[in-house]
Amino acid sequence: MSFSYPKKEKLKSQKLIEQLFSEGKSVSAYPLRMVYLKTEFEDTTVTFQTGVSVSKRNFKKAVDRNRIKRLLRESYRLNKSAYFNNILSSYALMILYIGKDGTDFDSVDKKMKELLHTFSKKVS
RNA sequence: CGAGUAGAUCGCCUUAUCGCAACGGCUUAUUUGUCGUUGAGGAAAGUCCGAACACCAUAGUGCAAUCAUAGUGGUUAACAGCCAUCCAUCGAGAGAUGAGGAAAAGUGCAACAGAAAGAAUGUACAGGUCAUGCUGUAGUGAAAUCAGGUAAACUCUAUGUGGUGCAAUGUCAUGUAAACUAGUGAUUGAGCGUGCACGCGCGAUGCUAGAGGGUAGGCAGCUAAAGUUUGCUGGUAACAGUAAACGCAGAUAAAUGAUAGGGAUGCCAACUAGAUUAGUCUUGUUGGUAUACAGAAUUCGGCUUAUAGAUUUACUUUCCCA
RNA sequence: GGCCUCGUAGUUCAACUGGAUAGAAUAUCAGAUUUCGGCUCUGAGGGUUGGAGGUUCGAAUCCUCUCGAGGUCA
Repeated sequence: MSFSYPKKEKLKSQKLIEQLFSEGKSVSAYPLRMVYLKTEFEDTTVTFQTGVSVSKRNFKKAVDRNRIKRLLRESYRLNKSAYFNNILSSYALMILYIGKDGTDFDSVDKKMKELLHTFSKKVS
């Protein structure tokens, strides 16, 4: 599994996202929180579809939101292969940033590892 | 030198590794792999004006309900923008600001104070008259008789204005309920076509309301445009004309990023060298610190607001020196 | 992305068509009443009318810019 994070691994279907939030379970490592749901994709080569989200309420400026979403995507991209190789079934994931203050890459990276670790333990 | 005024430009650079999006080529055979090119702004922001474009009848007539603009002239596709200029106010000045038409068409408004507030009158003193608020001053007030003030009060004048907005609109796919309840209606026409009336068109498996059911995916619209840069010509200028070169983002839970190093610039501190009577200024080294505001969403022209800091042009002015 | 609506004491609302100390209820504080507390009665404080400019003699009210909150559209 490479460090790539192409378009087909992004969670885009509005229907699936609604289903995810209504039926999914969650794990959290403050200020991060992940909602996950076991599901099947039409494209069988894909095992995970992941989206990221930052509340407009906590971050009013588009620049700040974009910045945090980029950090989340980057840390997910770098860390996913270390934790997901043992997971066989496919999941839809949504990673949320709950905090209200800005952050940097190091702390996000640290929390992301924590989050993915607890997730992989819980699922397997 | 200091203080200040009005503009213009820029607004971090670079290397390595790991990635993202679009397009094109090759490969495979419809899914990959690989190579190449390109990939945020001066405000992309606010959505305050003006357009393009699309649909609503090929958008017609009247009302002007509603609304916008407002010295004069020019500029533009258009504008409430821009340029020039007059006037008024502010500033010592360079300059700044101005919704700056009409109060001699009409209506309204003016608290408190004051005799009196647009209608009639009147206090004190002085002057004047045959006589009288007839005249001046005082007093109240923002305003006291002046063709008064107020039009960002109604209004009048001139000019302009149909509405809705790319979640427009077209098309493909998927799916459901032409079901249920209440009201209303049948050619003597309910209602619809996004202000009202007329007109025109549509119109019965209708229309209005209630409570519900289903889809919220793809493609086109979508980026070459009143284009950008430079030069020349005309014009005080905004701007116009012309020549050459360039080919410049298209995402959609929404690309343009992350990490590590090197450098640049500003500020602070220390040291060093130099200039000067001095305040202070300059050169170099080292360390620390900072590098703003902010992220395209149909596209343009403006306006407004946010913005660390740097560069630069023209000008004003105090003191001193020549 | 587009289009609308609303901002007044801590809270819920008033303030007529521009006129002067922006008012009421509730909450808060103090006093009275009570053995103490509640209820009740009396009094007090609390607002640069979201912010900044302009028009006017005078602005919560009219105009412009700005900040914040909410709604709606396929």
